[in-house]
Amino acid sequence: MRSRVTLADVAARAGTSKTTAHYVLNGRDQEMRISEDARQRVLAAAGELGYRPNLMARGLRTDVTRTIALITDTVASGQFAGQLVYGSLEAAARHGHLLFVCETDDDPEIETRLVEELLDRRVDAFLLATSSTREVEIPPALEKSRLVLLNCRAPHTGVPSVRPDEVQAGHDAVQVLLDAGHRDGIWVVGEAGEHVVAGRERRAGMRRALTAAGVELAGRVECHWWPESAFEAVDAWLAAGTRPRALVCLNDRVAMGAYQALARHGLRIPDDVSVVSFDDSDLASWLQPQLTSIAIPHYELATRAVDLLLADPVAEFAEHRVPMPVRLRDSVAPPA
Amino acid sequence: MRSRVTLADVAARAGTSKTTAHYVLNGRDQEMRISEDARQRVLAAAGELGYRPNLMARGLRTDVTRTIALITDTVASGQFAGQLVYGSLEAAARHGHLLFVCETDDDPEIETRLVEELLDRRVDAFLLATSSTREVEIPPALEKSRLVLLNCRAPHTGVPSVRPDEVQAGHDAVQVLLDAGHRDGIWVVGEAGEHVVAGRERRAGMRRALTAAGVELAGRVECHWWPESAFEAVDAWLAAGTRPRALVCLNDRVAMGAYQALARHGLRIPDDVSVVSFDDSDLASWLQPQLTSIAIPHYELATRAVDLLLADPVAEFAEHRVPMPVRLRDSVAPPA
DNA sequence: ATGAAAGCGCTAACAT
DNA sequence: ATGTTAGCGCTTTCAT
Repeated sequence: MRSRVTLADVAARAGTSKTTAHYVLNGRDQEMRISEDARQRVLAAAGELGYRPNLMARGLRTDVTRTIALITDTVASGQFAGQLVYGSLEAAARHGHLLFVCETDDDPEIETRLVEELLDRRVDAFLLATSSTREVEIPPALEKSRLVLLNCRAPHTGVPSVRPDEVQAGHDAVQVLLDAGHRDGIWVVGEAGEHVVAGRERRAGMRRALTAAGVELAGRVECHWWPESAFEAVDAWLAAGTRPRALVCLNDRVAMGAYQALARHGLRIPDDVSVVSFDDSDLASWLQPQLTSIAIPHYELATRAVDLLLADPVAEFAEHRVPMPVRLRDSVAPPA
Repeated sequence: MRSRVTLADVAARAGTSKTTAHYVLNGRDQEMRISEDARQRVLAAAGELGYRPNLMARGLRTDVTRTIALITDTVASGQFAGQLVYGSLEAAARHGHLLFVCETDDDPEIETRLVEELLDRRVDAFLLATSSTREVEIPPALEKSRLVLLNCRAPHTGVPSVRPDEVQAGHDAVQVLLDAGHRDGIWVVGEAGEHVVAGRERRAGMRRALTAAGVELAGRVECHWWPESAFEAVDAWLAAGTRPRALVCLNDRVAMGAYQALARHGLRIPDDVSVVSFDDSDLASWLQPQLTSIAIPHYELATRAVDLLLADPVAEFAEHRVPMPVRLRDSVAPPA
């Protein structure tokens, strides 16, 4: 049994031509003025035989496969894979498409090979996603394909992109502290490197909020985006005698390290020190007290990107910014 | 430009028939005794034109697409998505296949619809994965497809499965404590429900190790598999005066809750209480002290499953058990 | 209102 | 050793 029921089988059973069967099964019977009688017979035949069109054959004729590809650098292996893939999945399904997932390991050669394989299979459209916000080159082979960028952008190419609104997020993080009454002793904890776009944008937003309120940042604690690094940095800094009133941690893992250091020095959250953070990963609600964090809306980002990708007609160029929701929890209190 | 360079173009440029071009491009020139001259011309033509076969057309003829599907219940949205998808990706690429990722949300109707869509596109083989170990029904439509089960099994169906060796893991967790010299005050923290297969198997393994050493479990603390639940349970239990020497937590999140409760009662890890756990999630190395945990080898599970799926000839039936590696860290010490 | 036939790009059985 | 030809299952133009 090489193949299942074909259109020819349905037509034969209905006593019509393939053409007639085709039109009714593709909802073009009105347009083609197929008789009600023929319509019924085709529908019945298709139902009885359990007819399903062979999408390879259709694709060969029409060059549409109703498949899209999510090409990521190192996203799929990272901690946020879940929501990103899940969002793409949900949106793709909503549009009647299936999703190929690929990972390039950040290797242009692998990327090229993958794109070729995808194109060989006539994938309809592509999502290019990066784990950290940055600028990317569009693989030449994709130049004439439908394409949306996720978390990255390709300047001057006219390729639409979807990114979290990190600037607003930075603003909101500081605003949470301001709203609680903090004006002094607000420190930033995290990586200063200007090459980390998300960090840079968050800091820009923070500055805006601070300036608007006429408040000065007390300073910055340098560390990498991991609990251990954050613990060591904050620990050493507290040991040196600094007494902060509020910490803006550049992500939840940094916040976790800060929690550990604060605890070690007998400082209580939020009574002695308030903490806000970014990511709203699972960690945020696992920490004690639960951490107020600005969420990265992975699911939203992905669905927006796919909706854009599959929009009809093709969505016009834009750099979309998805808001990052503030998740208020228990790590912020008014200054003592 | 509907289509790219076709085999006919290559043949024309090489001055041969499509057949000849086909044979050399598919490495069957020896077998077909194509002349060296023709071979060279075809290869040159293909190279110059940048020929790539249209896999839709090939698939229509041969019914092979070099694609596989990973169908998960709620895995893709869960925290372990990354390594599972990544492993499948890596292995699929190694076999020259592309990967469709799907999620059923544990809804049989969605599953049926998804399987149909996949079959419509002539996917070569299927991976059925569940987030928690359990028994599953094989969707009827998949009965005659290549299929491997990941983390689940379908008794009496002859469908191969790949699962973590939870029993051995349970044994190993206890053995870590035994090796450190613990014989008294060993408690298990987690969910007792016999319906959680992983928990049941882990406990069976633990019993085996205990029995072999002639050691008795001190008891069990009941809680759900989350930090907050674990914190509350352990906290209440410590408040009641119990003083454990070692804790076997049924996963890292439970361990995190236990850490918090232990800290609250002034009990130090590992000096006062040793802790071992399961999962080896990121958390394990973020906690202080770093947590000794038995890893769930998601990446390994996925690659094994795909290798089995794409084995040639078809792999024979077996219930494969992948070892769960012990990650020794700093949360275990000899009893004081 | 319905059907015959061509053709998408490839593979393979069958000539020569 | 190479070419001719007939499909795979579908869509669509063109006849009737």
